[in-house]
Amino acid sequence: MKVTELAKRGGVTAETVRHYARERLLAPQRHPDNGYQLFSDTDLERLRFIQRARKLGFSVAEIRDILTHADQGDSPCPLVRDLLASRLPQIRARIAELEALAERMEQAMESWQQMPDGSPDGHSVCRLIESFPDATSTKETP
Amino acid sequence: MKVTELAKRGGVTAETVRHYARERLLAPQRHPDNGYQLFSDTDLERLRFIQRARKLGFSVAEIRDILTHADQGDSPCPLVRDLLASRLPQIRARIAELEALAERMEQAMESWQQMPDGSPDGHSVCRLIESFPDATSTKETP
DNA sequence: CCTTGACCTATGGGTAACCCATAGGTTCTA
DNA sequence: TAGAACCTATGGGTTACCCATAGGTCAAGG
Repeated sequence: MKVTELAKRGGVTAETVRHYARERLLAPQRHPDNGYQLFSDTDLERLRFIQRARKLGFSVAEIRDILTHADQGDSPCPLVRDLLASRLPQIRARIAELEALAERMEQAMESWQQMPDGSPDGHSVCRLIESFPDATSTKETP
Repeated sequence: MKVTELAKRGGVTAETVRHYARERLLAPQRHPDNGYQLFSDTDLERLRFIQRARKLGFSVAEIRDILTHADQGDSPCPLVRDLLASRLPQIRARIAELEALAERMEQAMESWQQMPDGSPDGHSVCRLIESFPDATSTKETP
């Protein structure tokens, strides 16, 4: 099957399939005449595997490692366990970061309720924002 | 003052200062002889404003809009309120997404406790991952 | 005076996982 | 046989920076 058909069967876009092929998560054959990528049913299984792994938080690079292990006959399972165990606390930390951010946002909106919309002068851009504590602490990447 | 001094006073890296200048959040003068960027105390205030805004979850592009408004004498405050109000539910959604991810990860690790590390055969890459429900639902971007 | 180290500049590439546009070739269907 | 729907490779965009490079500038000490 060609790109679009695999994509439909796997429930992803054709671009995603091409992306995985470029990243060597999928290694389709090539039609000798026209260079089209030809995928097998095994590739469809592989794509579904990738989906599950993505849903568990694995990155594309990690999934490539997992698949490479498996393709060489090594069990990827210890790697999988390790990756998940080390990723989970990172996710928890990210959640805590975002919760702190949401907290700050809510506090801001609340305390802004009774503040007027000032006009900027030479020293102030927006008193709403300036009413907040300065940085020198945590970092954000929303 | 030059890049490094402003960076130190603002508690950011010199690269960050240059980044903000490139993105026109800061508009330093140029030394006519050597082309060095020269920042004033007002730029330092501006940098601190940027820090506060970042900490409230505003993107660099949004902060540029806010500052542009203020530079033109318009009050950026209504914009600021709107941005924050529309961003907050997105952050909440993101948190929910990550919590669902963490949940899946924990469920996986738990149910994997008593599973062995199988070797890959032609149909299975890693039964740990394959023991999980297939996608066709939410998306992740950890 | 000259060297050294700390600074400055602009440019371009990297990050993650795709999405989109382009230009041009191919296949299917009416 | 034309047009639709597909395919290819390439390159640029997303976010907020970080880093490397090559080359110019400056202050201080010997």
